[in-house]
Amino acid sequence: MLSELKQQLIKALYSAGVTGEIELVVPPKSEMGEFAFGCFTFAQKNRLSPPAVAKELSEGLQGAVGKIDMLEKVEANGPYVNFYLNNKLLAERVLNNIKPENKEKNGKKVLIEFAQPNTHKAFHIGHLRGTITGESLSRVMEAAGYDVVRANYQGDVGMHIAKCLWGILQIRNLKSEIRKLSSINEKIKFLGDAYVAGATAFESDEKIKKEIEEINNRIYGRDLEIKELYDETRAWSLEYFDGIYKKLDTHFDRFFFESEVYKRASQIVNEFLPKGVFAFSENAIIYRGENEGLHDRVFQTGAGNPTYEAKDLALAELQFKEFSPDQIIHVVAREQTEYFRVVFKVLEKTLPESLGKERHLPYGWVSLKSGKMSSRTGQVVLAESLMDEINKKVLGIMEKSEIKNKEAVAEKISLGALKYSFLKTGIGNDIVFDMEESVSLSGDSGPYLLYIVARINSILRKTGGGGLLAKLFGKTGGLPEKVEDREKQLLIKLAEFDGVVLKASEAKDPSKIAQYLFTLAQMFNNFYHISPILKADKKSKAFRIRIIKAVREVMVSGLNLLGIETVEEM
RNA sequence: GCGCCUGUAGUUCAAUGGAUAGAACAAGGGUCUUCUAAACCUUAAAUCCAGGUUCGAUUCCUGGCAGGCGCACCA
Repeated sequence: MLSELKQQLIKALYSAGVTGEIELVVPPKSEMGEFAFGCFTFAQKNRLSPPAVAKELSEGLQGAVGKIDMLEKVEANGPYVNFYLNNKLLAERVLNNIKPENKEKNGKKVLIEFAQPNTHKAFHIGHLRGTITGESLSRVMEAAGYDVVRANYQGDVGMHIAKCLWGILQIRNLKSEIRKLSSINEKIKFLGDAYVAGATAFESDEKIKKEIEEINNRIYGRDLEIKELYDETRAWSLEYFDGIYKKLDTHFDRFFFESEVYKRASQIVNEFLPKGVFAFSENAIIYRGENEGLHDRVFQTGAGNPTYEAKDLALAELQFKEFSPDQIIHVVAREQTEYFRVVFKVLEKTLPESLGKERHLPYGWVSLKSGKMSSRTGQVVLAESLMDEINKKVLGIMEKSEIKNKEAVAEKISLGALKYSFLKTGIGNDIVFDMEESVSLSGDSGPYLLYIVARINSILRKTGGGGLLAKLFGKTGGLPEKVEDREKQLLIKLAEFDGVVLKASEAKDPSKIAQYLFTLAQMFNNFYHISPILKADKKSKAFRIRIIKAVREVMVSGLNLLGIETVEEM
C-alpha cells in the first residue's frame, strides 16, 4: 500500500530535476526516515558530489511537504535525501488499508508441477521439501493473481519398479506373505525392502540384471502375468502418497503418470527421428546435445523403451493440450538442471508452442549430516518418521500445557515447524539436514511465528476482542496523541506485506515470505514486551489493539502462503 | 577430464553495486506476584585467497583453492 506514496515521491524527485531511473530505498535506521534516495548515480552523471546534490534536492523538495500525503519532512543526510512520514497519518492509512486477501486475477495461467514421487519407492525428505515448496509456491502465485494448476507427475513405470518387483518375486509363499501385510506402512516397508534387494542385486549380478531388465520389458509390454502384482503394489504406493499429501494439507488438480505418456513418448521419438532431431547411437536413440553446447542424452533405450526424457516430451504435450498454460514450472531438485536444459531444447523442436514457457525451478539438495541419502541403499529419512519425530519433540514441550485438543494442536505446530524449516532457506540453497537441529522449535522457527498469533489471540480474549473499544472509539480506533517509534516501525512493516508477496512471486521463492514474517514477529515481540496493552490508557489501548489485530491478520495470511495453519492457543 | 552450482561468525542462514555486513542456534551474563519465558534484553564472534572493473564490491569479471551436483541406454 506504500507503493502509491513511493510513486509520488519519485515524481517529486523528477520535478526537482533528477533524471534517469529512480529507486527509493528503506534506510537502515529509523532516525533516517522512512524512505531515501541515494544520489550517487545522478550526481556522477552531472559530475557533482552526491552530498551536494542531496542538499540541493532536499531544498527543492520542501514544497512537496504538505502536498504529498503523509510526507512530513525532507532532509539531506550525506549523499541521501531522506523522507520522513507523519506518524499519525501513517498509522491511520495503514490500519485502514490492511487487506492481505486482496487478490485480483492477472489472467495468466501457470501449471506448477511438484512432488513427483515414484511409486514403489520411499517418500523421503527430498520429496518433502519439493512438495512443501511446490504447495507454498502455488499459494504465492495465486496470491499474486495467477490461475494455478497444481500438477503431480508420478513415476509408475521404469527400472526402479522392475527392481522392486524382482525383489518381491524372490519371496517364497508370496501370496501368504502379502496377506500378512495389514497396514499401509507395513506394505510400504515391504516395497522398500524389495527395492533395496533388487537394486543391490542389479549392480552385483549380471544374470539378475538381465532378469530385471526382462521384468521391465514386461511392465512396458503390459504383460498380464506381472500386471496383477504391478497393479496391487502400485495402488499401495498411491494410497501411501495420498495419506502424505493429506497430512501436508496439499492437493493436486491433476495427477499425471508415466504410464499414461510412455506410448506417446515412443511415437514422438520415432516421428522426429527421421526429421533429424534424434540419432541412433549404439542401438539407442539419442539427442546430440553436444552440438549445441549441452550434452547427449538417451531418449530410447537399446531395448526399445522410452526413457524419462522421452516421456517428458509426451508429458509436455499433454499438459499444454489439457491446460494451455502460459507457463509450466517444474519444481524439481537442482541436480536435474542440466537434464532439463536438454529436454527443453528438444521440446522446442517437437513442441514449438512450449518455447519460452517451460521452466525448471530448482530447489536445493537435501543431504544428511550423517551421510549421503540414497533410496537404493535404504539410507533415507522418510517423511513420516521425520514428522513423528518432530511431533514427539513438540509434545515434550507441551507436557505441562493444559490447553484443549492438545494432540491436534501439537500436530499443527509440528507441521508448521517442518514446513517453515524447509521454506525459510532460499529455494535454491542446499540444506544439510540434521534430525536434531534442523527442525527448530525456537528462534527463527515455525512455532515462533505461531506463538505470535496465539499471544495476540490471548490478549484479545482478555479484552473482549476489542469490540467494546471499537464501539467506544468508532472505526478509527481513536489514535493516541503520540504514535511511538516502534509502533510506526511495526506499521510500516505491515504495509510492506503486499510488496513482499509480489517479490516472492517474481522470484518464485517462498523464503521471501518466511523472512518477512520472521522480522515482523521479532518486531511484534519487541513491541509486546515494551508496550503494555491491557494496562494502557484508553486511547493507546484501542490503538494498540488495532495494531495487534493487523499483525495477526498479516501473520495468518502470510503463514497461509507458506501452507502453515495457525493455532488459537499453544 | 568436461560442464553447472556454491564458498559470509563455531554451526545454519540473510544482505536490487551503496549509510555501521543482519539474524537464528550454540557459548557467557541478565529478565516471570504484571497481556503465554516456544518469549525478551545483553556480551563475544564472519565476507576462502589473489588480481581487476567502479566514487563505492559480500554482490560484477579473471585466475587460484575448497566443496556439491551432473555428464548414455536409471528416474
